[in-house]
Amino acid sequence: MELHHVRYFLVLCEEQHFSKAARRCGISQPSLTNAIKRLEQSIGGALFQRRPRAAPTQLALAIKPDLEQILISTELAHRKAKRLSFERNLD
Amino acid sequence: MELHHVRYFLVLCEEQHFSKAARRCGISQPSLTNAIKRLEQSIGGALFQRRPRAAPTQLALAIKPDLEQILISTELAHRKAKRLSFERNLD
DNA sequence: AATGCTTACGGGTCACGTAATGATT
DNA sequence: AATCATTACGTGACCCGTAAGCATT
Repeated sequence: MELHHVRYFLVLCEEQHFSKAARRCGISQPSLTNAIKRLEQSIGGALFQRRPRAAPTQLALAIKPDLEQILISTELAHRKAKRLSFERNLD
Repeated sequence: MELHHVRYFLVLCEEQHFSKAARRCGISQPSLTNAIKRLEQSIGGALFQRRPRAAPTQLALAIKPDLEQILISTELAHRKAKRLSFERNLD
């Protein structure tokens, strides 16, 4: 499980549509399919139904809040690190 | 910034020694050097002094607690996901 | 036929190991 | 010389896009 997978997962949860989610992620639809497949393999279970919609499974809904929190924390930490780094480089 | 980088970073913070940290991470010393270099590039600043020891910089110490929390949260979420997936597969 | 997801394939990047080099003690 | 980190180089995995295939409506 890597962070870019988590990003794609959360967008797809919102869109419930591979094409639209891929567009929002800035990647192609097949790439998103592959990324989600890898995440599902890493976890060992399906995260989305495919038909008729890309609806999150119960498993996906259960872990979604945790992954949202992780992504937010990561973005904050990265931003903080870059800011501190920038400030230190002024000395 | 990806999660395996974060893992390596935290181990190196503890060991303050590339060889030992690499061994604990299960990778070679040159691979650890590369991984840390990438993380430093992603952030924009040095995370470790190299001589005489691989001592964490102030920047590294400042973000270490955040990254520890992220890693713990990630491991918990992944474990939870695998457990739920396993239980569902019994149905 | 149209829409939507998956599979197939080729190219670039990154992770990794081994070997060689550089720097410090 | 010994120790420790970096650089060089080759291999394999992964991410990505385009194109083709399959399924549902």
